[in-house]
Formats: sequence, C-alpha cells, structure tokens
Amino acid sequence: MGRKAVTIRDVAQRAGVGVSTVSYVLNGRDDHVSTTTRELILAAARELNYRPNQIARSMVRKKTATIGLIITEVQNPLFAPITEGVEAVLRLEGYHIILASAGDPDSEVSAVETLRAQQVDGLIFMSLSLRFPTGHLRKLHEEEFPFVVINRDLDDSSINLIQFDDRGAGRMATEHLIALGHTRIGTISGPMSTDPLLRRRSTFDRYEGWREALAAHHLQAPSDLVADGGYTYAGGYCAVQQLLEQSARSSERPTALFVANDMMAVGVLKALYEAGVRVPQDMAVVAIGDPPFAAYTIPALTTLVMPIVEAGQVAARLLIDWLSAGKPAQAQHITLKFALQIRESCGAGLHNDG
Amino acid sequence: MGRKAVTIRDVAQRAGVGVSTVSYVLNGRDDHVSTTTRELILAAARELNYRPNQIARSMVRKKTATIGLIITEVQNPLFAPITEGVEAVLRLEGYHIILASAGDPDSEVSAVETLRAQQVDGLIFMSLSLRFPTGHLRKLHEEEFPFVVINRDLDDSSINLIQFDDRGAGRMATEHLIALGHTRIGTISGPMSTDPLLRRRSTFDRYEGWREALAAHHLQAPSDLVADGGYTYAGGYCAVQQLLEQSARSSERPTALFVANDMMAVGVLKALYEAGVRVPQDMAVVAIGDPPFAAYTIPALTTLVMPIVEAGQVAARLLIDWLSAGKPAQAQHITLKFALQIRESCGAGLHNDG
DNA sequence: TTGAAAGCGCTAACAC
DNA sequence: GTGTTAGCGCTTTCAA
Repeated sequence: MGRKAVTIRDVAQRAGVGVSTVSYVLNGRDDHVSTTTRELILAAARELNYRPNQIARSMVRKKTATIGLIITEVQNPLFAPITEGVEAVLRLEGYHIILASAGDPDSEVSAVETLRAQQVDGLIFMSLSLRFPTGHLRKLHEEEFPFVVINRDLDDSSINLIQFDDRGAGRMATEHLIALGHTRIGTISGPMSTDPLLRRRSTFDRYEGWREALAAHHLQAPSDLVADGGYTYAGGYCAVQQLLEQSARSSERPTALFVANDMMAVGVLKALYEAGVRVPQDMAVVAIGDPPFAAYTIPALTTLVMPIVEAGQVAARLLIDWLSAGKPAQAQHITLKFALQIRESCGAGLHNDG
Repeated sequence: MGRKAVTIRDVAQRAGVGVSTVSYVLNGRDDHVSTTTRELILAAARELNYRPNQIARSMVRKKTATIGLIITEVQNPLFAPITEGVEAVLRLEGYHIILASAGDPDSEVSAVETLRAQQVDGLIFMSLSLRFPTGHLRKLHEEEFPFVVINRDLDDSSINLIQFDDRGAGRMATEHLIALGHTRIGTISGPMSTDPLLRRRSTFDRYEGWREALAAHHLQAPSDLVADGGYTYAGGYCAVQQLLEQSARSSERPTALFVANDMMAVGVLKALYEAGVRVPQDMAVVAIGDPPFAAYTIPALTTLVMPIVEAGQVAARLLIDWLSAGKPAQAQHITLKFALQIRESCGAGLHNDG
C-alpha cells in the first residue's frame, strides 16, 4: 500500500460533505445530489488520488465481483484458451478471476473451500474430464452456490455443464476418412486406463465415435487397429510403432489413422516418417484438436477443431446469468461441436495417391 | 453464498465463549487458551460448518494474501509455464492469484488500478517484453508498492526484474553451430519492427548474440543471412523461403540456421522440408525455447531451453520476500540462463553428413 | 438534498 | 484464561 491509504472520509472532509454523499456520487447513484456538490466531491477524490477499497465494499455488499477458476493443471494445453474465453467475458462484466490449481480430488475440495472463504461469487471448474468424485459439487449445488463445470463426467443433470461432442468428433473424423475411400482405418486412442481416476469420458467417446462410423459403413474394427497413445507426444509415437507391428503380423496395414488428440498426432507423424510411411500417400491421418502449429507439421494436420475458447466463454456467460438473476435458473448441459479443418494429412483421397 | 453465512459470533455463542477466544483458537495463537475451551470451540466450528470470512479478515489486517498477476496475453506460450511457476510457490506460502490480462499500455494501467482497488498485496507483471511505457511502474515504485516484473525492457535498476539471458542464448546457439564446423550461419530473427511498441529487447539481444559469436570467430554476418520471422510459425516459414532465395542469389547458401524462437523453428523445418533441404545434413537448425513437442518435430529440435517456469518461481519468491520483510529490500535484476538441449536438428557436425 | 449512525465479520487492545 | 469493545472502509437506512 502507499504511505497511508486515503479513505472515503478523507474525501468527504476535503469536499466538506458527509461520507454518504461521497458514496452516492462515487457509485453513480447521485440523481439527488446537486451538481455543485458532485463537482466538489469528484475534484476532491481526484486531488487525493482516491481509490475505493473494494474489500470494504465487498464486505458490506456481500458480493466480491470475483469468480474462482479451478483448473486441474496449468500446463494442460486446454487451460490457456479456456482462461482466455472466461477472462474475456468476465472482464466485460466487471468480474475478476481468482485462479486455483487442483490436480487431485483432495486439493480440489480444499480449493473450493479456500475460494469460498475468499467470498468468490461463483466458481468455474475446468478439468481434464477426469473422473473426480462429485460429492463436493453436489454439496455446492444443494447450497445453491453458483458454479459451472467444463469437460467433466457428470450424470447429474441439475448441474451446469459444458461438454465437447467427443463422440461426434470421432465419428466425423472417421467419416472423413471413409469418404476418402479408406476401409482399413486404425485409431490411436487416449489412455484406456482401468484406474477410475484416469478414465476420461472423452477417451471412450472418441473411440466410440470411431467404432460407430465404421459400423455404419459395415467396416471392421478389429483390435489390431487400435493402440493406446495415452494422449501424449511420446505415447502417440510409440503407439504407431506398435500398430504397424501389430497389423504387419495379423494382416494388412491400415491406410488411415484417426488420432484422438493433437499431441499424439505430432508423435504419430514422426514415427510414421521414421518408419518410411508417407503421409498422406501411404497413410492418411486425421486428429482432434487444433493447436496453433497444426498448419506447420509435416504434413499439415487435418483436424477436428475443438471449440476451447468458446467453452470458456459459454461457461462464463452461464455463470454471469446465474449471478445476475440471483437464482439458480434451469441447469444446462451444453455440448459444443467440433469442426473439420482440412489440411494436408489426409490427401485428396485413397486412389489419388496424394 | 449458502442460506445464511455462519459467523464467528455464532461459533462463540455455540461454544459459550467470547468471539476473541474463537479468533485466537482459529488463528492458532491459542497458547493461553485452555485445552477444554479449545476443543469446545473447534467442535462448535465443525458442527456449524464454519468458514471464516477472509474478506473481513483482510479488512482489519490490511493484507489480503493475494497477489495480482498481470499478463499481456493469455494465448502467449510463455504464460502457462510462468503462471505454473508463480502459482506453485505462491500457493505454498498461502497466497492467492488474481489474474488480469492487459494487452496494451492503457489497459495495463487500468489493470493495476483495479488490482490495487482489490487490495492485492503485490503485483507480478509478466509481459512479452514489449516496450510499454514504464511511468506507472515508476509510480508504484515511488509508493513502495511491492511488485516484480518479468521479461521487460527496463533501465531502472531500482525495480525488481527477472530477465532471460537472450544475448547469451544467441551466442551459445551460434557457438554450438560453429563448434560443429559451420562457417556460413544464418539467422531467423524475431520482429525487427521500428514501431516502438513492437520492439522487443529479446529480439535484438538474440540477434546480437548471433553476431557476437560470429565476430568472435572472425566469421561474416552479411545481411543476406538474416531474415525476419516475426516470432510466428508463418513468419518462420516465409523467412526461410526468403533466406534461401537471398543466399542463392548472392553467394552460397548457409549450412546452418539460428532460429530465434521455437514457433518459427516449426515453420522453418516445414519450409526446409518442402524446399528439399535436408535437416541436419544440408542445414543444421538450432532454436530458442523448448516447447513440449521439441523432441517430436522432424527432425527433433536442438534448442536452448528457456527457464520459464523458473522465471515464475523466482518472481514469486522475490515478491514473497519483499512482502514478508515488509520493506522494499534492495531491488534485484536477475538474469536467467538458457541451457543447450541437443537433439537431432544439428546433426553430428558439418563434415559427418548427419 | 444532505449527514449521522448502524453495521458487514473479523482482529487485537485492553480489561477482568 | 477469557470476554468486551473499538475499529478496518464502506454502503445504506433514516432523520434532518
């Protein structure tokens, strides 16, 4: 703080008026204040370089105009764009963001406590869609505390939830490959872990989308066409090697690959390159996600772009609506669609040789 | 908030004691409180599900235990790791982070105002090293308000500043190339804009590092060996095309390239690939930065890894020290060194052909 | 049209 | 050991 904080009383004194009048003027509710008085007060405030103490205001108003953003890990690529979306709409509405990271269920619970102790007006949960326990969410809901959650497994329809249409994305990606003439289409999936804490709905939905599209066209989905890439660069790299080996052994190699996220796709491209498999001529690749470098991989990645920023915006909007209505409104489950962005990695079709 | 917030008075009443005793116990300063009373109070608090109102506490303590993090843009790749570093040490010390984004000088000034109105205890400025006006920083400094700035042009030695050793990085990268036997070494630089708002010290320092290393070995640094890649994927891609053209015209092509950041390097690799220039056989490439995908580009990128997380940690530590000392201490200018991470893109030396 | 005064929930002197 | 009380800086009745 500066030498000595200047308070509303200092301003009142300087302007020669009462504190309440200063308060009225500073809050714009000064219809009943004479122009002279107003000018006097404004001038005094300016001269003293007065900065209203929001903490004191929050204390009496019982509103802080801040919301808590709880994220599972700062490093996750989804975090920055989500925050960007959230920040943009919240700032417009005069809200602030308090950040809290919580990588495991316990610290999530404690983050909620801390944030509520800070008197945040609402909460946004941005997760990796891990299967965290939802007990504390349900408790929040019962207390009618405003919050919305992004990208998490939740079967409770009374809770505000923003999701991504992962199954649709898997289907669209695969359909694209099929339309290009491919019939042997493999997939590099996310972590198919049996550990309940690591299971993500998105992993299985994307995988199911692949199966559905295949089934709709009476195509096979044998297990030698799927490999677990764990959603990481390294995992994608290894999964391809595994897949090439598997398929070489059992039958013929796939001509196309649906890769369930963009990080794995980078690893996939490298493994394919090193194995001498040309993309897209020998192998078409379509991925999910749309990292800024998608157009600059070799070859440029065809992807289903994930509406991440939008997810943040929608979440923030939902929360703001709740907050300004002052009541919980009808809970919404919003599912955001992906969009196909065609680049180089699928080529012009199977029989055009690139 | 819940139905009705439970206050310290409720707890006191329930435990049949005075509020100050409750306060003492809850704050751990209860050496002089009898065990029975303590138990009583703790039990009452638990039963009532009491959650201390930090806002009220902040109000009387005149400390909020939150710091403001001002960033130029959420999308910037440096943002997430910096935040990660800051968050990690701040959380350990019981501090919270309020986020504010400010892409231009004006909104930075207003972000500072807003955050101070929120009574943050300190501020961390994380910028792209743009040449923002520093008037408001100087004002903060005069008021002895605690803050530290990361990665910004500042000649004021009385302000806490974390910088990266960009010149050293440029030099080390180039030295590495020279040690490998290269004598014609080009560079893809950041934006060499004349617009004062876009000029970044890092751009020129990295460039200077390149020149210095060259000069130290009596090598030429002709202008046809440098191209402006604007620090973007697309810019790197185009810059290489330009460079190849330039050098083809004037003399012989460089055998190595120092690329001033990792985003450009991705574009560079692609342009080189498309031009049929093999990396590292025909062209060695070393970049600055160390994105998670560095090991999975084709070929894997040799880089000078930027200590980004560390920058956040150091900044947070500096601020905490100031805060806990309660006085401004001697301002520090800390310069963080880069480290060479050798991968594939420089090969084994010029005359080994890869 | 304005000002005095009562809190918001908490901490910390200061009594007892 | 423990309770009473005076604020922290602000908003908001309520009375003038």
